[in-house]
Amino acid sequence: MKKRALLQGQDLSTQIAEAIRDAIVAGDLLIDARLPSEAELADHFGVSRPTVREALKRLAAQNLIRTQRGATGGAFVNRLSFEDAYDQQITTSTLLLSMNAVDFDTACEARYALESACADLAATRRTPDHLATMRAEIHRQSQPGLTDEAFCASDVAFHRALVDGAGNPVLSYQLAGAIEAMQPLMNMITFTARSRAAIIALHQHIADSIEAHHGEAAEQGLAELCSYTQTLAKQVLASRAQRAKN
Amino acid sequence: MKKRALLQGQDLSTQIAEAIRDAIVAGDLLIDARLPSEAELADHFGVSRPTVREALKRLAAQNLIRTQRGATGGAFVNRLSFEDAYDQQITTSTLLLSMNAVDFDTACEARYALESACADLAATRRTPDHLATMRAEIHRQSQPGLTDEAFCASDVAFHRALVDGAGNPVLSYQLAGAIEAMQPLMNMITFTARSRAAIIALHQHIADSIEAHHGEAAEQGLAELCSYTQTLAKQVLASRAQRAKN
DNA sequence: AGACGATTAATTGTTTGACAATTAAACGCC
DNA sequence: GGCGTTTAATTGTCAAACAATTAATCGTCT
Repeated sequence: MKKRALLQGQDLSTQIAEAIRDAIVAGDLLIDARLPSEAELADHFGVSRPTVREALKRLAAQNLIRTQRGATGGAFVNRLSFEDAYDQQITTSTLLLSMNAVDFDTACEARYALESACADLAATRRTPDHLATMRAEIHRQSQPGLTDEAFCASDVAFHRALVDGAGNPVLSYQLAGAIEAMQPLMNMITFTARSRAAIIALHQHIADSIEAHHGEAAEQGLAELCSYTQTLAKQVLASRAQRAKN
Repeated sequence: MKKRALLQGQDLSTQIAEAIRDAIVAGDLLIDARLPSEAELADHFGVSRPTVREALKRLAAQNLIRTQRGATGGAFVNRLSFEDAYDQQITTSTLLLSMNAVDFDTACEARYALESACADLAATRRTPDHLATMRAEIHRQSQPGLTDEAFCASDVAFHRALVDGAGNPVLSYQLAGAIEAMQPLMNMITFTARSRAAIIALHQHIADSIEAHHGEAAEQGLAELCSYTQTLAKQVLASRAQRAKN
């Protein structure tokens, strides 16, 4: 039972998790490399197996490792896929917004600022696939009888297609959080037939601009969409305040 | 020992962690609310305490809960702070880039595209504080004898000041990952005296533009910085390939 | 009555030891 | 050589305990 110096004053499981994470980040443990068994790790760090397990669960929660049972099982360093990172980012962003009372204007401004950054690239690189997705979502949005939630979900899909059109996975990853995290806030807005029509028209304009490789026109459409959305939110808030007074 | 239906086929600790996380996200557990004790949770879910602990460690790894020892201790729902989210995003982004062989151009393009999105807002809203930070970092960058790592670190600080100047915490959060995650890639570049001078001149130009409330000029400076950085990286790669041949 | 110290109870942190479930490899048999 | 069986390694889970920490409670003294 080798004792290992793990200086800090936190939980043992935290310290061990950090030690292993550092080893991964530093490249001492390559992707798909197998970690020592729980018993060996316990030995190595001079702690019991449950403590090691708690550390491994921490890492698993961050998608840094995966575990497998059986004879050749164990914990393996996980390749952090863009998919996994998307999901993490979305849940983190959603919680962040809901827990910190970020006001609608701020979130909205951030989202459209980021999207504008993609518009130019998307106008250059978009494939027919991206355009088709955008058109399909626009079509879905004009269906009558769509719930507000479904309308928002389609809105998210439209904007993700726009972002993906930039053909830069790093951008897609970064913006996934910003766009999806907005949805709960957007869901609070009641979309009247008239406001839906206005939004759809702007979507149409943006899609047309992207198709025509006009980045600036797309950016302008996004800016209008941003301010219109903010106006809508203000109306909702105002009418809600009105109702509260009565 | 009440048995609870936790249908899925994963680890018990995973299922329990998800159940609790869902309760938090759904708002059944408010911020700073205390979870039942480990013993009670074990009872409630019909599992042993170590299993519950593994679940709690998973949540702790995501900063969703914090734990406290002692008589009034327990697990409490954590307010996910922007600080915590920054850190998570940075480590995730860094790993994502290092594990997925994202090429320098892609990361660079994403970073500067996102920063450009902030330039306009920063030009409007920057405070003297932000400007002072930018100037200070420019000054640091012109110190002779600075290591490449220190130069890059200062570069990151400069750009974070620019982003923070937009005065939108959501933007700052989203971009923290993009900017900081680039640093390991940037660190691989050797900055000659001449290339440093060129970068500093561009930084100067950007800072001047931000100070003068000229968003477009700042954006242009960023674009130049982007392409210059990409050129530098290409040179480094080429000379490395050259050396490998000999 | 009020202040202060010791006790107590609740809770998380950690250990030990065991058993179940799973999986691949080794073995033996045909 | 091919195929089932055994075996060994490993993670998943449980049970029961003890240590460490912390706040409340109680008792005593002034």
